[in-house]
Amino acid sequence: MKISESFYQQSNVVKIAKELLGKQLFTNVNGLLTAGTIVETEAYSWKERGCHAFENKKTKRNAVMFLPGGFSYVYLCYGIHNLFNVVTNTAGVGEAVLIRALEPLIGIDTMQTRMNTKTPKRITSGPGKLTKALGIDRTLNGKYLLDDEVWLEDSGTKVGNGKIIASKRIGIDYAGKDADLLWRFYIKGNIWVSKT
DNA sequence: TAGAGGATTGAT
DNA sequence: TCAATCCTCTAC
Repeated sequence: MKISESFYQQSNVVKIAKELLGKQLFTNVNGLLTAGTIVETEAYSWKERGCHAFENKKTKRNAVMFLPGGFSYVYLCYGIHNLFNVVTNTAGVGEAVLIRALEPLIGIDTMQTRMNTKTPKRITSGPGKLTKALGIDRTLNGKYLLDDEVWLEDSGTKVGNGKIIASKRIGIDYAGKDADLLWRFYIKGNIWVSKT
């Protein structure tokens, strides 16, 4: 069952990041269906420096972060990697959750082909890798997550609080003290979590 | 309009 | 430890 708009439009982005663990991310790109269970996320809010929408500053790149919750935000990082985010909160508030790692579920053959590898090992264990495996690029920026190109589903199984680890976010040292926020969440012991 | 730098990755 | 690689933002 697809996750409803009301889930994405909650005002607490950190809570949403935590609750997205165990949910499933689907894409249907070029007629190929792929999906994976979310095992690692990070929260980003306009209130802190790590966020592209810091101080609610709107630019051409981050414009979709100011749409109401329930849209995708895909951007290019380091000139090489597409990173996939879920926009949250209400219109005009720049908040989003970065999906950092998945456990492959559907279309593993397709993912292996896209990653040019013969084994499913670690094909989705990192934010730049899972987008490639699922065929996500910037043409999927600003898509409505209740449509049929990219969407999230609730599997019904809940990840217990005792299985969720909170830690510092990765790669935002430039954010000063905001880099110390424990806004990265992952499932304890899961082998698909990105290594750092 | 030029220049700097980034929510990463994989190879050395 | 470092290069790949290009878009975005800022400053001039």
